[in-house]
This record gives sequence, C-alpha cells and structure tokens, in this order.
Amino acid sequence: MDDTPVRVRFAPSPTGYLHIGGARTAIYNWAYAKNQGGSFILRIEDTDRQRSLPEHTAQILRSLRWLGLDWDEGPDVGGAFGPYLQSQQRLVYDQALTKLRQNDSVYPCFCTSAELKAKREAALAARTYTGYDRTCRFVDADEAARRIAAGEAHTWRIKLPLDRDAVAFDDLVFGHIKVGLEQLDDFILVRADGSPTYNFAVSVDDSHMRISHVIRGDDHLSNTPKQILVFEALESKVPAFAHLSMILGNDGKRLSKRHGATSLEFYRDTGVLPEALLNYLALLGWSLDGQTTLFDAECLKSAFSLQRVSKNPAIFDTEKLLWVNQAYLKRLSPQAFLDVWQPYLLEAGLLRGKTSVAQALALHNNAEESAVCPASKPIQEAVQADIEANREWYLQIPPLVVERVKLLAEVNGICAYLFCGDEVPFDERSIQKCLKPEGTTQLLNAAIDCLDTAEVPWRLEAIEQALRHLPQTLDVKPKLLFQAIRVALCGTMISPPLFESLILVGREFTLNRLRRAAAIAG
RNA sequence: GGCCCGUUCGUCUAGCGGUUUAGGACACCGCCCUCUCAAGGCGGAGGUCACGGGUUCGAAUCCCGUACGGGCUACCA
Repeated sequence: MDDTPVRVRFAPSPTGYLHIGGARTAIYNWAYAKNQGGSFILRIEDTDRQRSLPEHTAQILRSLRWLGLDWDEGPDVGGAFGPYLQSQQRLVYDQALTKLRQNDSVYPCFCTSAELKAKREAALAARTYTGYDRTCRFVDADEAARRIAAGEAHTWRIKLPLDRDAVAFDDLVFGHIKVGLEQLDDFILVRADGSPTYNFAVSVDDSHMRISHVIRGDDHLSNTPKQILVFEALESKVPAFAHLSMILGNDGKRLSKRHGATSLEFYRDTGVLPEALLNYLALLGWSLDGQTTLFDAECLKSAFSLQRVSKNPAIFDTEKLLWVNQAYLKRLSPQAFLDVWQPYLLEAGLLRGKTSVAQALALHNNAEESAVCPASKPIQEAVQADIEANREWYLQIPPLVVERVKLLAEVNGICAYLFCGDEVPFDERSIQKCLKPEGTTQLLNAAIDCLDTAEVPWRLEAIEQALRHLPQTLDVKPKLLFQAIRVALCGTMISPPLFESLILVGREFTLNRLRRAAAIAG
C-alpha cells in the first residue's frame, strides 16, 4: 500500500446535459472519495470547442448539486489546479509537450489528414495493420526543425518505446489487462492547431492534478494503455484505474436520447427525489450486500467499494426507479412532502375551492406531463399564500396520496378534486357504473340527509360513524353506497380514501356535489 | 479486419471450488386486509448459472474454445 492521498475526478464534457450514465460515474467517484477520505474533483473537458457550451457546464453542475454531490475542487469552487476547464489549461499542455520534446518522447508529423486517411483505408482494405506507419518518426531532426521553422503544418505524435513490454495494468473492476505494444501506434498528442487530443489532455490533467484513481466508463478501457504510455513519457506516476460498465436502455442498447428520459433534469422535473435517484443509480452496478435495496447517502459513503462494482452492463429499469422513489416519498413527513410538492402546486395554480372542472380534468389527464403551461404569477402567489394560511389542511393530504403515487408530478392529478368547488369533472364510465343504477338517487339523498344535520360535526370520526351505519339502515351493500358517494365527490370511482376526502372538501362543497350527483343519478 | 472486455430468473444483483434443493429486490400471479385504487401482510411462479470441452473427489465459481453482446481502432471525447 502506498500513502498517496486519494484524489478522484469526474470529468464530463459539456456537450449536453448530465445524463444517467454520467451521473452514476460521478456518484461512484464521489462515494469512493468520501469512503477513502480523499478528494473529489470536478473537471470540465471542453476541448471540443464546437460542441461544448457554457450553459451545459452550468446545467451539469446544477444537476450534480441537485443529486446531493459536493466536490472539493472544481470550476465553481476553485482549487490548486484551477480553473478546471480544459479549454483554459492550454499552458499546462504546452508545458507537457515541451517536456516530452526535451526527453525525446515525441516527434513532429507532417503527414496530412488526407494522406493518413488514404493509408488507413488501404490498410483496412488489405486487412492489415491500420495504425500509423511512423513515416515521420524517421525524418531527420534537423530537417524536421527546418520544416517547422518554415511554418509547415505538423502534429506531435508520441514516440512509443519500441523495446517496451506489453502495457499492463490492474483495473480495480476488470482485473488484469494487458495489451501488446504492437497494438498501439504513435498516436497524435497535439493537433496541427496546437490543441491537445483527448488522450493527451486527460493524461496531462490527471498527472497535473495528482489524480490517484481514475474511475470512468468502460468505453475508456481501450484508451487506458495509451494514457499509461503518456504518463510514462511524462515521467509521472500512473494512477490506478477502475472502469465502470455502461448503462443500457431497456432494449439492451447503449442508453441514448432514443430511450427517452436520460437527463437528470427530466427526473427532477417529473418528481423523482434526488435521494431516490442516487440510491437507484448506486444500485446499478454496485450492491451493498446483495440484500439491501434502500440505503441513504451516508450508508453509501461508508460502504462503497470498487470491489463490489459489477463488470456487466446494466439495463436502466424505470419501474424499479419509480418503486424506489415511492419508498422515499413514503418516508417523508407530511411537512417534508408538502415542501417538495409545493412547486408542483404552484405551477399548476391549484386554488382551493376555485379550481375549475376543466383545470381538474387537465391535471388528471396530464398526470406525468408538465406540458400544461404554468400558472400566472398572481395565481402562484395566491396558492403560496393559501398554503401558508391553511397549512393544517394541506398537511392532511400527503398521507392520503403517497401510497398512490410514484412521482410528485402525479400528485396534483390524483387530488385535484379536493381543490374543486361545487363541481368536479365526471368520468363517464364511473357515472354509468356507480351513479346510474336504479335507486342511487335515494342512496345519495339518504347520505345528504345523514350529513346535513347539525348533530354530525364535520369531523372524521363523526362522519365516518354516521356513514358506516347507513348501508345497514338502507339495507344495501356498503360498497354500493360508498362508491356512489365517491363518484359524486371525486368524479371517479378510483380515489384517495373517502371519509378523509369529505373532510378536506368541506361540508358546503360536499353537500352541493352530492346534490348535483343525485340529480343525474338513476 | 485487429485488439480489449463482458455473459447467474424478464430486469438489477448475491455468489469469489464443497455450507446452494442457486439467495434478495423490481416486475408478474394468487390469497388476506379493505369504501375504490393503492399501500401493507402472506404465498407462488420464474434461472439446465450463454454453449462446448477440460482441470478436480467435487465448478455458477479455475482453464481453453465457440456463440452472442459491447468498446477501442480519428488531427471526437
């Protein structure tokens, strides 16, 4: 064992939002750093100027923070190796190149892209070696210097030590890996425009930032030998490597936009709790003990180990994520639930007693889609004020809905009827089944009589007791009566618990809804 | 084409040569609970451990092939 401090890094390229796969890589790096008492570094690999956008960087940082990750060094928090943006580290790469020129590990290559492409295609057609043929490696040093001085375009290629043994390393996840030197070629380190290529930039940065463990996607497994060669040319200590298998879509193919939801923001907007996503993602390729499914960040930090990371690619299972999310929602106190639900209430502009049939209907149908346009500012303020003024009323809702919902975005739809006034949107099938049958009007009228007396206070126990006796008196099955009341109150035969709903809707609205239903009932 | 990697219930996984009639979770099915739907409780079905050879007294576990899947093979990252 050596005592070099553990320093790991997550290095996304800002060519898009943070996706599921990147998030898991970040989580594992973070968990490993925390577990080892090391540092977690965030570095933005924006060498691809065309595709890299600052807003993507901002979005990635936001997503990581939302997930609950924190880093010791990074573009927004600083550190000894700033600014943690590859595009602004040019000097570091220039210095690295200078060093390599001094110790004779590189040489200029004057071959043009067109020439290289032609050679590669010919080699491919002939089914032979497709690597660079090292033409320029044997150009006389003085001549090379002359051509450079004359301004001839050139790249810099690594000068592989031809007498070296195979490149081998012990991957912390995949185990011993060995690649013969004949499989590698004198790849380009610095482009003709002076910018570093990926394999060079990463190695220089990892070396420069004293990264001790490189934990990343296994699409880089094959790049690792090249990077080791760069580390060696740099005369730098080679870090340990741990590669993570890919996350696949439900068709077994690499996860991409094609599979729909891959961005963290989607899950955030749709109402997945960050703790739940962290938990689920951690489970995708790692296990605590093979038994435990739910664990918090603290547990992850204290138990995470690379030895328990799986080599197999994992398919992202939305169903299980939703189950995990519901488990987390159920653990929330009513107040905590209200806190995370509140943004959805505001956006929908759900106002107690003033919610229209059309609005309730829209919420019902768009349960998961936030496609509905957000409420205006004044309405949102009104909702906010109502929540503050009637906190007790709102706090009664979470227990009624948590176990019926897997995403926060579904909550409004399932309890919109609580916010309606005298009218709720009726579901046709429910009407046919529960209101239309002969004699339903009488049942509803009996319920109205039962509730509309001063002796029955509008409290749960009193109302439940009163209504529970009714079926007996009327000599009908309880279900018949309760379903009729349910449809009258909620508009559908599927809803949160009935008696609690009556309480929340209130005497006035409840009685009016019952009367309206009685009027159309059979 | 070359090289590297992977392969345990539909899915995520436990398993690191005998304690395994292969364990858990999601999904699925049934029963119970019940004012609906959920949630919960209980139970069930589902894996010849990709396939074929070895090694061994003994293999999901070690070795070698084959098949399938993935990655790399760019002046992309």
